[in-house]
Amino acid sequence: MTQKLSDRKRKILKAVVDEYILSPIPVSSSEIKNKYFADISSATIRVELATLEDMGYLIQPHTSAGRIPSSRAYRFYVKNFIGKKSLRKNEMLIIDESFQKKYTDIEDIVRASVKVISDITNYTSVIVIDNINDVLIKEIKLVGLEAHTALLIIITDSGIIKDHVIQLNNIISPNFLSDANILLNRVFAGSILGDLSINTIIIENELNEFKELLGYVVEIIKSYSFGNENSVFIEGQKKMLDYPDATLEQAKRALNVLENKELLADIFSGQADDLEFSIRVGKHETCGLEKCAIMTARYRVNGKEVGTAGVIGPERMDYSKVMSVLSYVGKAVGTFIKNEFSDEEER
Amino acid sequence: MTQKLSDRKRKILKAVVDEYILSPIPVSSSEIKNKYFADISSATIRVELATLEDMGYLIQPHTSAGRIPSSRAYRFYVKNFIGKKSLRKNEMLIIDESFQKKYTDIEDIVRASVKVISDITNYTSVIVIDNINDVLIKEIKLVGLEAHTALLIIITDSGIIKDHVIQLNNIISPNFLSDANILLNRVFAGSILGDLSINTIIIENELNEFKELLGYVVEIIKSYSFGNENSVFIEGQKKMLDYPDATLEQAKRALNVLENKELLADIFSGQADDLEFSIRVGKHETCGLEKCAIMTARYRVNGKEVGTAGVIGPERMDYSKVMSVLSYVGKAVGTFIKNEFSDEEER
DNA sequence: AACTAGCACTCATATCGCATGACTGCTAAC
DNA sequence: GTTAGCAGTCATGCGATATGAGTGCTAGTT
Repeated sequence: MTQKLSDRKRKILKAVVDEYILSPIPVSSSEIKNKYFADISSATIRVELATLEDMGYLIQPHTSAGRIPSSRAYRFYVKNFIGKKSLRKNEMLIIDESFQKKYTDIEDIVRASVKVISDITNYTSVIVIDNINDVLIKEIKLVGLEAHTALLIIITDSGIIKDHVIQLNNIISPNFLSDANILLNRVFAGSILGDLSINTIIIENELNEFKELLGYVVEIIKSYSFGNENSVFIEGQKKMLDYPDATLEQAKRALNVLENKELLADIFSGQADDLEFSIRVGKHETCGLEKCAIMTARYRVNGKEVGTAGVIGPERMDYSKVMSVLSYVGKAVGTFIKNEFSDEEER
Repeated sequence: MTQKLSDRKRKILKAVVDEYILSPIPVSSSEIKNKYFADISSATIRVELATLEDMGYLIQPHTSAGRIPSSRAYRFYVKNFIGKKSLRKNEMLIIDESFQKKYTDIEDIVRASVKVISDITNYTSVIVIDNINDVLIKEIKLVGLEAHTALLIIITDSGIIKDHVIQLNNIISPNFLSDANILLNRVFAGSILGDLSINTIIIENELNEFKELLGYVVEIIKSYSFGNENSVFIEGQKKMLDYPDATLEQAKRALNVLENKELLADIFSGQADDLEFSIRVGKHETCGLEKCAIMTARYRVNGKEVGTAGVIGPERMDYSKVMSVLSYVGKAVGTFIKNEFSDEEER
């Protein structure tokens, strides 16, 4: 069914997409002739365009208009023509600088990443942290703060540190603390966040004194292993409004999607499992992002994949640039983490 | 200059504003007659309207249109006619429920507040936490996590607990920790976040071993005492697009303002110092929120004022409802905190 | 002096027709 | 296979016209 495209057809298709990305007005045959094919006539190009339209790559908004690429054309384009292009020096500088600070928390790093990606690409950027089911709990600490208040600190193998203030009915005495710390580590240390059913059973057998505490801890750990909305980071929502073809209605719908973090998590996670990048153009009918392209890459911290970073933009987005930015930020985060969390020498 | 309004003028002005808030189309004399003044003729009302227009309270978009309220009219309206109105049962329920969970952190409480305010009012909601210059540091704890990683916990008098992961070059030994804890509390405990100049000097005199640590701590505390962007919480940005008169351009400008957290902090803080509520209509020329009204109330946690909560909406917003919501949420947060952080009996 | 009926006037909005011009598709010749 | 040339299509813009909502004003009434 899908025939191979001739070389000239490929060139013409690329020309249409390039032009349309440059400025989103339907591309005419003469425009293509002038800028790309001085040697053949516009009539010939028209014939080719007509075939490309028949094949589903191009769309004519109306009879006397030029052609615009279909989602299919973008997919072809993405598959065949794009690759990283090097960023401008000052762009690289900005990225580097945004990781210059001493970050203390993985959340801060993610926030910085999502922000810089959006800033440089000028598209809405999203990072979804995976359900961290396969993360190992290295250690748990309980620190007393006030009579009934304590801080629970969870340290995982990938350097992710999370803490929660909790309120207990018991008076939190030094004895209680030291017992609790021993107990917590006996129960949870070395286990994987994923399977809590076992732990839940264990609780039943423990002393009454610690039941409340253990209940909280299980609840907290659970909230990490299920996709909770804290694990979706967005930046630059309003850039969705900048697509020149956006009407207010569409914009509202798109922003609605962005507020639905569960949906976003669905869209972003489970992508690009083996590939470095995943690009989807169109085909988001289900979720209200009809005319969008989504480009994602795995997001690694400390060498470990922790989530998916990506960009939502118009189909006519600057794919190469986005790809480069995602790649460069990924590298910056990688080396940054290395310096922070481990003791290897600087490169 | 500003003459007292006759009773009938006040009634008519209120009618115009009420009608316009109900649905934003210019209000005609006959409409007012039908709904509010069965006993006088539309011609008479027209005369009154003309005077009100001369006085600057009303605007005629064009000759053959009805009148719409000016910012001045809204201000008059707000000053004279509004008060809390009781919320619907299910609205109160939603608010109560959103504070049902065991919150652990002041940030969580604020996030829940700003979200529920936006949800119920259907306007963009903002909470700005004050520069907490006058907060007392009750205690500081340093907990070792890994060889070079520690968690710094700051406990303040109002139950606000903040923590930060920090990386040190020193190996964090038990000895180092206990010395550091004593040192930190000697230097910082009991002092007010506001004046750090003294502390900065103190550092100079300390042992080399702790210089790095103390430097971080000062830096962290500083980041709280200056208005940092973490202290601005926003929810429901996209609701700005729902004002029926909003064009895409205006919407973009407004959303731009929302992304500028420093500006937002400026707009919101320093308001309503003694008043329970502050309402500003129009007069935001400087900041790109020309046609907006902003209503704010002091935001209290644990009885202590910690910031300002408010709503940004169209001039024709439902002032009474917003006022009620702010008030009700304030009460909910108050009682919630009471139960959580102190030991007084339930009411 | 306040009110009101009635009429003339204004002006935003909608609709229609028409001219324009940017492109295309097609045909016939190369 | 390519191309010149021409007829056909259709979005866009503009002006003219009709409509009607709503006012301001005047003159007469209470």
